[in-house]
Amino acid sequence: MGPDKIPIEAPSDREAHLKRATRNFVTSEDVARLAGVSRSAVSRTFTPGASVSADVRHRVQEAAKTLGYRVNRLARSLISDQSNLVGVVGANLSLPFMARQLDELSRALLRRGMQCLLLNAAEAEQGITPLIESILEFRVRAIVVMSGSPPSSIIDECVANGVRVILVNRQADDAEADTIISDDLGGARIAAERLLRAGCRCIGVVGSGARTPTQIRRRVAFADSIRDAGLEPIVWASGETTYETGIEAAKGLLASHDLDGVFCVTDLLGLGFLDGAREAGRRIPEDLSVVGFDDIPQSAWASYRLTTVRQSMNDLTGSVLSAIEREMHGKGTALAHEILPVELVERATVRPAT
Amino acid sequence: MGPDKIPIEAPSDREAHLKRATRNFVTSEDVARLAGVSRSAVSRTFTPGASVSADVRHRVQEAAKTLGYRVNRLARSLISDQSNLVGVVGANLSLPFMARQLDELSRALLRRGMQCLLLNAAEAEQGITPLIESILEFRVRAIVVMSGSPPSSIIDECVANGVRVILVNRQADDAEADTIISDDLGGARIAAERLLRAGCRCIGVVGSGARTPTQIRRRVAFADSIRDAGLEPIVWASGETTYETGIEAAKGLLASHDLDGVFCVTDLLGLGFLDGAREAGRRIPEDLSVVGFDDIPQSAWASYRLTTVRQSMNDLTGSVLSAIEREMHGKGTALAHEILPVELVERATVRPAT
DNA sequence: ATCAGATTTGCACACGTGTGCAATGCTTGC
DNA sequence: GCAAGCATTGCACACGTGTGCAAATCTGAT
Repeated sequence: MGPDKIPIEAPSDREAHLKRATRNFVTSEDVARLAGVSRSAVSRTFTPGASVSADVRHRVQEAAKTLGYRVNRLARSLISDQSNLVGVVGANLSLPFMARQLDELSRALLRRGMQCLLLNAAEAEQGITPLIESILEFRVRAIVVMSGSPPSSIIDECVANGVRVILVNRQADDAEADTIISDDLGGARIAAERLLRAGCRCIGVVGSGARTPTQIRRRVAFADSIRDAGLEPIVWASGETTYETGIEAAKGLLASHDLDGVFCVTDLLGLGFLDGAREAGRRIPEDLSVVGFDDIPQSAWASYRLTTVRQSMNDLTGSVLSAIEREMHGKGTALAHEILPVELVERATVRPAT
Repeated sequence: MGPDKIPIEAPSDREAHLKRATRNFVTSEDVARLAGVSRSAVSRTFTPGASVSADVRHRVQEAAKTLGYRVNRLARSLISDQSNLVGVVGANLSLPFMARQLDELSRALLRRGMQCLLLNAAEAEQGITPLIESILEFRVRAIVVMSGSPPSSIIDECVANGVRVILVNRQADDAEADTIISDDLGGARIAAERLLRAGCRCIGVVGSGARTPTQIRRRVAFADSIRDAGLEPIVWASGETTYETGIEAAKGLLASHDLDGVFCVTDLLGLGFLDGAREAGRRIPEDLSVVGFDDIPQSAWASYRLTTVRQSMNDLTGSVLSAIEREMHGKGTALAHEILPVELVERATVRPAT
């Protein structure tokens, strides 16, 4: 402001002062100056496989340590156009299954030298499109969606920009996204078979009011299996996907029906159902057999010992990671459409097979 | 690159081809060309409060939509030196308390327009210093540490670079970090008083083998309170901080001592202890009273109904956020040292006061 | 029609880094 | 001693964006 009559040094001085005031990060230029080399040498020192003499490398590292230099990844990504960021979209992070999923994923990403940009979709009233857009602004390497259902338009935009979209237990029919889902249909069938083998004749299925593909697949597949056996299942499907809903389902269902077998599409619902059923005076598994889905840690606790269908967490994160690491080859890149196997974990909430 | 004899168009052609090959992101230059304006106009259109005519703004927005333009935050942060990233360090993300903490924090950050860079400290054998260093490379606005104990040297480096470090339920005595901890001492005292009021005379305290400040504070403060009442507490302190350790503690402790009151420094330990105690034939709360700490969701479940000391999650994330948003003023910036109040949640695992 | 003032626009530089290219220095073999 | 070859180094440009400054355009009042 008014640089007209100020002596030459002033602006640079002013600049220097400004720098001290707002900009405190050490740059490679600072390091270069202290080490008495060019900026290129500094850059090369921190670039694996670049050509630097041992002497220079040493001096640079020394100077860097003295000054506390950290390479600016923003600038580096800007030029190499390859940030090692991975965007992760998830909601209900405190629910045991989601929490474990995120724990494993974030750990695996770090192990592979990637960073995890976490976006909580809990308050995304207008869908997760805005979230994905904001992730895109970071030029991420890939986006993992564990919650919500992205419209295929935004997925196409990601793909057009060379960003893989990986849907975990989600579905987007004709979009160019990798999808990795556990075998809901198979799992539901296994649960039905187990209950039938236990001799159950009056069977219910408990879901929440959520209309997620996972919920629907499990519910429908189970109901179909029961009908195949000539029985008509009693369905509960309202409320949130929580422990409390499980309790309500038990109270509601058991008041009007004398069920002897129930499949809860989620362990959390299952645990609530167990508590609700006990409160209603049912003995488990003598009066009533219960099967869950997911195998969250709490299902193994002594007060529950819930028989359930397990999703292999290892397989899941493994598949996600290999999808991320697969290279993109333009639009027609091969997409993964994996369906991961599940297995029944026998505990104590289902009568032995007759 | 030999611009001497090559016709003018050639380089730009070659460049264009290169762009198509490796670089698929749309830039502001592309938008400007399509809209028939300068690149500055594009930049200003996406900068709130900048001076652009309605006409230009409209044309730019139209072009941006057609091309699918997203501003490159890396480049933006590079110049403004203000990324809205916040680094979060945490381990054991699947443990209920940590999961809830992360859920709330990530949600709050997003609501304030900040992004969450999540680093899982689970596999940080050599401490979390390397993690913090790598966060620093992203020029984050602040770092929230929920796990591990950063040496003060790295904290000082963060502060020197204008990056706030916020320790949640952690401690770093003389370092320049904001620390936000819940009132472990007060909570432990409340737990002790409650057990004493219930008439307990043979009292135990259960912790894990972890040497975290939180664990130690709670254990010591509780033991001191018990001793003040003229009793000598029985201490258990080994294993990981899990449900299973709680069971083992119950089996180990109850085999040799006839306890009538126990304080578990973590709800997870407490729930395990309850199941272990029941298995050992103790009736709760008739024979044995149990108090936990944290108030995780599972503590309210019907099979447990654990009386516990609650940390207010709202207060916690609120304090973290206000610390992040407080401006940095060089080295001598005022630091927060908050101790958040706790409260006893009465459920069903402690005998009524006599 | 003219001119002052306000608004809009484009130029050019800055941010911190990676890297091709040419120049420099060093080694080696004769 | 000299030339050839090779490792090392510095220069300069590129990445995509924000913004001060001056030029250009528009507005409105005389």
